[in-house]
Amino acid sequence: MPELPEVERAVRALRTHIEGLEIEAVRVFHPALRRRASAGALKKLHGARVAWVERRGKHQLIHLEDGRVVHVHFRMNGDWIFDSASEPLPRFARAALSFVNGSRVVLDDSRALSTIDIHPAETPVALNLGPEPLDSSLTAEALKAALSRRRTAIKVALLDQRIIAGLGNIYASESLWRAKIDPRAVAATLSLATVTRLLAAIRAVIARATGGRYTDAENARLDVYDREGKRCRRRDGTILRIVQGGRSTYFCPRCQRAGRPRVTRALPRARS
DNA sequence: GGTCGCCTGGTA
DNA sequence: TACCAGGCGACC
Repeated sequence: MPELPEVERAVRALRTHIEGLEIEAVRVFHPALRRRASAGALKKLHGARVAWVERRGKHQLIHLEDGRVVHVHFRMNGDWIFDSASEPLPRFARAALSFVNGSRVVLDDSRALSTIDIHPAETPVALNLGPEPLDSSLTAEALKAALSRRRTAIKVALLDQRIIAGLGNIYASESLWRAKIDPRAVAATLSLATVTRLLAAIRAVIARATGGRYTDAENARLDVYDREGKRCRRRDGTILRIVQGGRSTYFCPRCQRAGRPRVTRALPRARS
């Protein structure tokens, strides 16, 4: 269930459940995962102890005391289920980490797109991520500079983890709605004032959702995502759905006007 | 820059 | 039966 807030929630749960525990075994059940993590590398995890768990963007890094890192990405549908080794595996179990105290963490992922990689010690995990949205080093000026090199639509740029780490398809739409920016606006053309508003909106959206899931109505009421054809919550407009970069974008054309691309009127076709 | 494939399920 | 899905890397 992964965007930054959902991954943060998953990481917090991991910390409370497995930090300090000794690994009994790590098993992978899905062929796509077997292709990434060799049987040998998995076997060698036996006896290792979990030192700490880190989130970077939507990535989860389980640091072991010996320096190795179990690197997990949920992609679209992944989530953790915490149970014990004596229970039957959940229906969509793709991998499981079991510990010597009998507890177990199951990677539950109906679509099986999640990834697990084992990194050897001494080799830093290179993720090529931009700043976290809540990082104080991320100023509007810095964000504008990062966007200034992109001729792509702002919505697509927001999904580029090298610009901001952690935003996904839902909260990108939500942030643009909140900042009243047209998702089709060319990233490089946004003014500093507009980018300032955008950054504040991103932070508000992330902060509102953190600790919960978008499906938790309490934590993350969505203003535009998946509301095609419904009335805009802000004013008298109808939410549209368009496709950008192969993904759905939802927006209100009446109130999201900042950066709207100018429509150049086509010249009348000359008769020949 | 845009499109496709990875996988498999839920839903209209 | 079709389409859609919170991600991302490979490809043109």
